[in-house]
Amino acid sequence: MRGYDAVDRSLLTALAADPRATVVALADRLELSRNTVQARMSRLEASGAFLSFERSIDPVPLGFPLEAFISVHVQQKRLADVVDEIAEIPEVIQAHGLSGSVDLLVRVVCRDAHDLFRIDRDILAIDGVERTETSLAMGELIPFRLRPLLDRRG
Amino acid sequence: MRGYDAVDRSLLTALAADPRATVVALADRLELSRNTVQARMSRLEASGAFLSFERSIDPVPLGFPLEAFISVHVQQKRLADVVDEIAEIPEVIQAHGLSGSVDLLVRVVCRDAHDLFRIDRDILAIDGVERTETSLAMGELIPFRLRPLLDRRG
DNA sequence: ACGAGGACTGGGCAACATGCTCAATCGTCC
DNA sequence: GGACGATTGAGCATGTTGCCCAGTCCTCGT
Repeated sequence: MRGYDAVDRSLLTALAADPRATVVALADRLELSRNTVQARMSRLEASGAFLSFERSIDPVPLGFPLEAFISVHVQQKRLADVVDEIAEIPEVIQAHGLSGSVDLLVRVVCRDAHDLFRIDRDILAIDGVERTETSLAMGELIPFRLRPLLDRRG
Repeated sequence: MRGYDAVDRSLLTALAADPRATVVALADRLELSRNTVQARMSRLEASGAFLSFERSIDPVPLGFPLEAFISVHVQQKRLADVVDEIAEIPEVIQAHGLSGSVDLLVRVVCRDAHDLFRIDRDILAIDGVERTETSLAMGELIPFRLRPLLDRRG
Protein backbone atom coordinates (compact mmCIF):
# COMPACT_ATOMS: atom_id res chain seq x y z
CA MET A 1 0.00 0.00 0.00
CA ARG A 2 1.49 3.32 -1.00
CA GLY A 3 0.00 6.72 -0.38
CA TYR A 4 -2.57 7.42 2.23
CA ASP A 5 -5.75 9.35 1.80
CA ALA A 6 -7.03 12.18 3.97
CA VAL A 7 -8.60 9.79 6.46
CA ASP A 8 -5.34 7.92 6.99
CA ARG A 9 -3.47 11.13 7.49
CA SER A 10 -5.92 12.52 9.99
CA LEU A 11 -5.78 9.23 11.84
CA LEU A 12 -2.01 9.52 12.05
CA THR A 13 -2.31 13.12 13.15
CA ALA A 14 -4.82 12.24 15.84
CA LEU A 15 -2.56 9.45 16.99
CA ALA A 16 0.36 11.84 17.15
CA ALA A 17 -1.69 14.04 19.44
CA ASP A 18 -2.51 11.12 21.68
CA PRO A 19 -0.49 7.99 20.92
CA ARG A 20 -2.40 5.71 23.21
CA ALA A 21 -5.85 6.87 22.24
CA THR A 22 -8.39 4.10 21.96
CA VAL A 23 -10.10 3.25 18.72
CA VAL A 24 -13.35 4.56 20.15
CA ALA A 25 -11.76 7.89 21.06
CA LEU A 26 -10.27 8.21 17.58
CA ALA A 27 -13.60 7.40 15.98
CA ASP A 28 -15.23 10.05 18.11
CA ARG A 29 -12.70 12.71 17.33
CA LEU A 30 -12.68 12.05 13.60
CA GLU A 31 -16.43 11.53 13.47
CA LEU A 32 -16.06 8.15 11.91
CA SER A 33 -17.57 4.89 12.94
CA ARG A 34 -15.61 2.65 15.21
CA ASN A 35 -15.50 -0.02 12.53
CA THR A 36 -13.93 2.31 10.02
CA VAL A 37 -11.20 3.39 12.38
CA GLN A 38 -10.53 -0.21 13.29
CA ALA A 39 -10.23 -1.20 9.65
CA ARG A 40 -7.96 1.74 8.84
CA MET A 41 -5.73 1.02 11.78
CA SER A 42 -5.24 -2.59 10.79
CA ARG A 43 -4.42 -1.51 7.29
CA LEU A 44 -1.92 1.08 8.49
CA GLU A 45 -0.33 -1.42 10.79
CA ALA A 46 -0.19 -4.09 8.08
CA SER A 47 1.19 -1.72 5.48
CA GLY A 48 4.19 -0.90 7.61
CA ALA A 49 3.27 2.68 8.40
CA PHE A 50 4.73 2.42 11.85
CA LEU A 51 8.37 2.32 12.79
CA SER A 52 9.77 0.94 15.98
CA PHE A 53 8.41 2.38 19.15
CA GLU A 54 11.98 2.90 20.30
CA ARG A 55 11.94 6.07 18.27
CA SER A 56 9.47 7.47 20.73
CA ILE A 57 11.67 6.95 23.76
CA ASP A 58 13.68 9.91 24.96
CA PRO A 59 17.34 9.01 25.60
CA VAL A 60 17.80 11.97 27.95
CA PRO A 61 15.99 10.57 30.98
CA LEU A 62 17.78 7.29 30.33
CA GLY A 63 20.91 9.13 31.37
CA PHE A 64 22.26 10.20 27.98
CA PRO A 65 21.95 13.97 27.84
CA LEU A 66 24.53 14.50 25.09
CA GLU A 67 23.97 13.79 21.44
CA ALA A 68 26.49 14.03 18.63
CA PHE A 69 26.91 13.35 14.95
CA ILE A 70 30.08 11.71 13.80
CA SER A 71 30.95 11.93 10.12
CA VAL A 72 33.01 8.95 9.10
CA HIS A 73 35.18 8.58 6.03
CA VAL A 74 35.63 4.97 5.11
CA GLN A 75 37.58 2.92 2.60
CA GLN A 76 34.61 2.19 0.41
CA LYS A 77 35.26 -1.49 0.01
CA ARG A 78 35.19 -2.06 3.71
CA LEU A 79 32.01 -0.13 4.35
CA ALA A 80 29.95 -3.17 5.30
CA ASP A 81 32.52 -4.40 7.81
CA VAL A 82 32.90 -0.96 9.28
CA VAL A 83 29.16 -0.66 9.75
CA ASP A 84 29.07 -4.02 11.49
CA GLU A 85 31.72 -2.90 13.91
CA ILE A 86 30.14 0.44 14.57
CA ALA A 87 26.89 -1.33 15.29
CA GLU A 88 28.64 -3.02 18.20
CA ILE A 89 28.92 0.29 20.02
CA PRO A 90 25.82 0.63 22.18
CA GLU A 91 25.89 4.41 22.20
CA VAL A 92 25.42 4.44 18.43
CA ILE A 93 21.70 4.89 18.02
CA GLN A 94 21.56 5.32 14.25
CA ALA A 95 23.74 5.51 11.16
CA HIS A 96 23.06 6.56 7.60
CA GLY A 97 25.08 5.84 4.52
CA LEU A 98 25.54 9.04 2.58
CA SER A 99 26.37 10.10 -0.93
CA GLY A 100 29.12 12.68 -1.11
CA SER A 101 32.43 13.06 0.64
CA VAL A 102 31.23 11.71 3.95
CA ASP A 103 30.42 8.03 3.77
CA LEU A 104 28.70 7.51 7.06
CA LEU A 105 26.76 9.76 9.38
CA VAL A 106 26.67 8.19 12.79
CA ARG A 107 24.39 9.45 15.52
CA VAL A 108 25.45 8.78 19.07
CA VAL A 109 24.26 9.63 22.54
CA CYS A 110 26.48 9.71 25.58
CA ARG A 111 26.67 10.53 29.25
CA ASP A 112 29.34 13.22 28.98
CA ALA A 113 32.13 14.62 26.84
CA HIS A 114 34.57 12.00 28.03
CA ASP A 115 32.20 9.33 26.86
CA LEU A 116 31.96 10.96 23.46
CA PHE A 117 35.72 11.12 23.19
CA ARG A 118 35.96 7.42 23.87
CA ILE A 119 33.34 6.56 21.28
CA ASP A 120 35.09 8.61 18.65
CA ARG A 121 38.33 6.84 19.48
CA ASP A 122 36.61 3.47 19.18
CA ILE A 123 35.30 4.32 15.75
CA LEU A 124 38.67 5.61 14.57
CA ALA A 125 40.27 2.38 15.68
CA ILE A 126 38.11 0.35 13.32
CA ASP A 127 39.91 -1.12 10.34
CA GLY A 128 38.85 0.71 7.21
CA VAL A 129 37.99 3.98 8.91
CA GLU A 130 40.11 6.79 7.54
CA ARG A 131 38.89 9.88 9.31
CA THR A 132 36.11 11.08 11.54
CA GLU A 133 34.65 14.45 12.37
CA THR A 134 32.61 14.89 15.49
CA SER A 135 29.97 17.55 15.89
CA LEU A 136 28.22 17.93 19.17
CA ALA A 137 24.51 18.52 18.80
CA MET A 138 23.70 21.75 20.57
CA GLY A 139 20.00 21.14 20.46
CA GLU A 140 17.19 19.86 18.32
CA LEU A 141 16.28 23.23 16.86
CA ILE A 142 13.46 21.73 14.85
CA PRO A 143 12.12 18.73 16.74
CA PHE A 144 11.25 15.77 14.59
CA ARG A 145 7.89 16.32 12.98
CA LEU A 146 5.75 14.99 10.17
CA ARG A 147 2.72 17.16 10.75
CA PRO A 148 3.47 19.70 8.04
CA LEU A 149 3.70 16.80 5.64
CA LEU A 150 0.58 15.13 6.97
CA ASP A 151 -1.38 18.34 6.80
CA ARG A 152 -0.76 18.83 3.11
CA ARG A 153 -2.94 17.48 0.40
CA GLY A 154 -1.69 14.05 -0.65
CA MET B 1 12.85 11.83 37.48
CA ARG B 2 16.17 10.87 35.97
CA GLY B 3 17.52 7.41 35.55
CA TYR B 4 15.38 4.35 35.31
CA ASP B 5 15.88 1.09 37.05
CA ALA B 6 15.90 -2.38 35.52
CA VAL B 7 12.13 -2.65 35.69
CA ASP B 8 11.63 0.60 33.80
CA ARG B 9 14.09 -0.46 31.15
CA SER B 10 12.51 -3.84 30.65
CA LEU B 11 9.14 -2.16 30.41
CA LEU B 12 10.46 0.09 27.67
CA THR B 13 12.02 -2.87 25.92
CA ALA B 14 8.80 -4.82 26.07
CA LEU B 15 6.93 -1.82 24.75
CA ALA B 16 9.41 -1.53 21.90
CA ALA B 17 8.63 -5.12 20.99
CA ASP B 18 4.90 -4.43 20.99
CA PRO B 19 4.02 -0.74 21.21
CA ARG B 20 0.33 -1.23 21.71
CA ALA B 21 0.59 -4.00 24.23
CA THR B 22 -1.92 -3.78 27.02
CA VAL B 23 -0.93 -3.31 30.62
CA VAL B 24 -2.08 -6.83 31.35
CA ALA B 25 0.07 -8.28 28.59
CA LEU B 26 3.10 -6.36 29.81
CA ALA B 27 2.52 -7.52 33.36
CA ASP B 28 2.31 -11.08 32.12
CA ARG B 29 5.46 -10.92 30.10
CA LEU B 30 7.51 -9.25 32.80
CA GLU B 31 6.00 -11.36 35.54
CA LEU B 32 4.90 -8.34 37.46
CA SER B 33 1.55 -7.51 38.89
CA ARG B 34 -0.80 -5.45 36.84
CA ASN B 35 -0.76 -2.71 39.44
CA THR B 36 2.99 -2.37 39.30
CA VAL B 37 3.03 -2.06 35.55
CA GLN B 38 0.25 0.47 35.68
CA ALA B 39 2.12 2.53 38.27
CA ARG B 40 5.38 2.38 36.32
CA MET B 41 3.68 3.36 33.11
CA SER B 42 2.11 6.43 34.66
CA ARG B 43 5.46 7.41 36.10
CA LEU B 44 7.23 6.95 32.79
CA GLU B 45 4.56 8.91 31.02
CA ALA B 46 4.63 11.69 33.60
CA SER B 47 8.42 11.89 33.65
CA GLY B 48 8.58 12.63 29.95
CA ALA B 49 10.12 9.36 28.87
CA PHE B 50 8.15 9.37 25.66
CA LEU B 51 8.70 11.54 22.65
CA SER B 52 6.13 12.36 20.03
CA PHE B 53 4.48 9.47 18.34
CA GLU B 54 5.30 11.09 15.00
CA ARG B 55 8.74 9.58 15.39
CA SER B 56 7.18 6.20 14.90
CA ILE B 57 5.57 7.01 11.58
CA ASP B 58 7.44 5.95 8.48
CA PRO B 59 7.66 8.75 5.90
CA VAL B 60 8.23 6.31 3.06
CA PRO B 61 4.66 5.04 2.69
CA LEU B 62 3.52 8.64 3.00
CA GLY B 63 5.11 9.12 -0.39
CA PHE B 64 8.55 10.41 0.60
CA PRO B 65 11.04 7.71 -0.33
CA LEU B 66 14.08 9.98 -0.38
CA GLU B 67 15.87 11.27 2.66
CA ALA B 68 18.75 13.71 2.78
CA PHE B 69 20.90 15.64 5.18
CA ILE B 70 21.67 19.24 4.37
CA SER B 71 24.57 20.86 6.18
CA VAL B 72 23.97 24.57 6.47
CA HIS B 73 26.52 27.27 7.19
CA VAL B 74 24.88 30.30 8.70
CA GLN B 75 25.84 33.79 9.76
CA GLN B 76 25.83 33.02 13.44
CA LYS B 77 23.90 36.08 14.52
CA ARG B 78 21.02 35.19 12.25
CA LEU B 79 20.78 31.59 13.31
CA ALA B 80 17.43 31.94 15.05
CA ASP B 81 15.82 33.64 12.07
CA VAL B 82 17.25 31.10 9.68
CA VAL B 83 15.85 28.26 11.77
CA ASP B 84 12.44 29.92 11.78
CA GLU B 85 12.47 30.12 8.02
CA ILE B 86 13.72 26.61 7.54
CA ALA B 87 10.94 25.42 9.81
CA GLU B 88 8.48 26.77 7.25
CA ILE B 89 9.55 24.12 4.75
CA PRO B 90 7.28 21.11 5.26
CA GLU B 91 9.80 18.60 3.97
CA VAL B 92 12.15 19.51 6.78
CA ILE B 93 11.46 16.90 9.39
CA GLN B 94 14.22 17.73 11.86
CA ALA B 95 17.15 20.06 12.42
CA HIS B 96 19.98 20.08 14.90
CA GLY B 97 22.25 22.92 15.86
CA LEU B 98 25.84 21.72 15.79
CA SER B 99 29.14 22.72 17.22
CA GLY B 100 31.93 22.86 14.66
CA SER B 101 32.14 24.18 11.14
CA VAL B 102 28.62 23.22 10.17
CA ASP B 103 26.04 25.22 12.07
CA LEU B 104 22.92 23.37 11.18
CA LEU B 105 22.20 19.81 10.19
CA VAL B 106 18.84 19.67 8.48
CA ARG B 107 17.08 16.43 7.77
CA VAL B 108 14.62 16.41 4.92
CA VAL B 109 12.46 13.91 3.12
CA CYS B 110 11.26 14.33 -0.44
CA ARG B 111 9.41 12.68 -3.28
CA ASP B 112 12.29 12.73 -5.78
CA ALA B 113 15.59 14.35 -6.67
CA HIS B 114 13.89 17.32 -8.22
CA ASP B 115 12.09 17.94 -4.97
CA LEU B 116 15.36 17.80 -3.09
CA PHE B 117 16.92 20.27 -5.45
CA ARG B 118 14.10 22.72 -4.85
CA ILE B 119 14.36 22.40 -1.09
CA ASP B 120 18.08 23.04 -1.19
CA ARG B 121 17.44 26.10 -3.32
CA ASP B 122 14.83 27.33 -0.84
CA ILE B 123 17.25 27.02 2.03
CA LEU B 124 20.03 28.75 0.13
CA ALA B 125 17.70 31.63 -0.59
CA ILE B 126 17.19 32.36 3.09
CA ASP B 127 18.82 35.52 4.36
CA GLY B 128 21.77 34.61 6.56
CA VAL B 129 22.50 31.27 4.90
CA GLU B 130 26.00 31.26 3.46
CA ARG B 131 26.45 27.79 2.09
CA THR B 132 24.80 24.39 2.05
CA GLU B 133 25.99 20.89 1.38
CA THR B 134 23.50 18.22 0.50
CA SER B 135 24.10 14.53 1.12
CA LEU B 136 21.57 12.05 -0.03
CA ALA B 137 20.95 9.31 2.52
CA MET B 138 21.65 6.03 0.80
CA GLY B 139 20.05 4.01 3.54
CA GLU B 140 19.68 3.73 7.26
CA LEU B 141 22.58 1.33 7.75
CA ILE B 142 21.94 1.15 11.46
CA PRO B 143 18.25 1.65 12.08
CA PHE B 144 17.42 3.77 15.06
CA ARG B 145 17.72 1.73 18.21
CA LEU B 146 17.98 2.16 21.94
CA ARG B 147 17.99 -1.50 22.88
CA PRO B 148 21.75 -1.83 23.34
CA LEU B 149 21.50 1.07 25.74
CA LEU B 150 18.45 -0.30 27.48
CA ASP B 151 20.03 -3.69 27.85
CA ARG B 152 23.01 -2.39 29.74
CA ARG B 153 23.23 -1.98 33.46
CA GLY B 154 22.01 1.49 34.47
C1' DA C 1 -29.22 2.65 -16.66
C1' DC C 2 -27.58 -1.47 -14.44
C1' DG C 3 -25.05 -4.35 -11.42
C1' DA C 4 -20.66 -5.35 -8.97
C1' DG C 5 -17.24 -4.13 -5.69
C1' DG C 6 -15.50 -1.45 -2.16
C1' DA C 7 -15.76 1.42 1.84
C1' DC C 8 -18.52 3.06 5.61
C1' DT C 9 -22.11 2.59 9.16
C1' DG C 10 -24.78 1.11 13.26
C1' DG C 11 -26.12 -2.72 15.85
C1' DG C 12 -25.02 -6.50 18.81
C1' DC C 13 -22.18 -9.68 21.65
C1' DA C 14 -18.74 -12.11 24.58
C1' DA C 15 -14.23 -11.52 26.28
C1' DC C 16 -11.11 -8.64 27.99
C1' DA C 17 -8.74 -4.21 29.75
C1' DT C 18 -8.92 -0.14 32.53
C1' DG C 19 -8.93 2.77 36.49
C1' DC C 20 -9.74 2.69 40.87
C1' DT C 21 -9.62 1.17 45.78
C1' DC C 22 -8.24 -1.77 49.61
C1' DA C 23 -5.53 -4.59 52.82
C1' DA C 24 -1.47 -7.32 53.14
C1' DT C 25 3.43 -8.11 52.35
C1' DC C 26 8.16 -7.21 51.55
C1' DG C 27 12.71 -4.51 51.90
C1' DT C 28 15.36 -0.88 53.28
C1' DC C 29 16.87 2.80 56.14
C1' DC C 30 17.41 5.16 60.42
C1' DG D 1 11.67 -1.94 66.14
C1' DG D 2 9.07 1.29 63.39
C1' DA D 3 8.26 3.92 59.33
C1' DC D 4 8.36 4.39 54.56
C1' DG D 5 7.79 3.23 49.81
C1' DA D 6 7.14 -0.29 46.35
C1' DT D 7 4.71 -4.42 45.18
C1' DT D 8 1.01 -7.65 45.25
C1' DG D 9 -3.59 -9.92 44.65
C1' DA D 10 -8.35 -9.16 44.93
C1' DG D 11 -12.50 -6.95 43.58
C1' DC D 12 -15.72 -4.05 40.89
C1' DA D 13 -18.05 -0.83 37.62
C1' DT D 14 -17.25 0.86 33.30
C1' DG D 15 -15.17 1.14 28.84
C1' DT D 16 -12.84 -1.20 24.97
C1' DT D 17 -11.77 -4.82 21.74
C1' DG D 18 -12.44 -7.95 18.13
C1' DC D 19 -15.66 -10.01 15.68
C1' DC D 20 -19.89 -10.68 12.82
C1' DC D 21 -23.82 -9.02 10.24
C1' DA D 22 -27.03 -6.40 7.26
C1' DG D 23 -27.84 -2.13 5.14
C1' DT D 24 -26.32 2.07 2.67
C1' DC D 25 -23.71 4.85 -0.22
C1' DC D 26 -20.22 5.72 -4.22
C1' DT D 27 -17.73 4.75 -8.00
C1' DC D 28 -16.75 1.81 -11.87
C1' DG D 29 -17.20 -0.45 -16.15
C1' DT D 30 -20.34 -2.07 -19.41
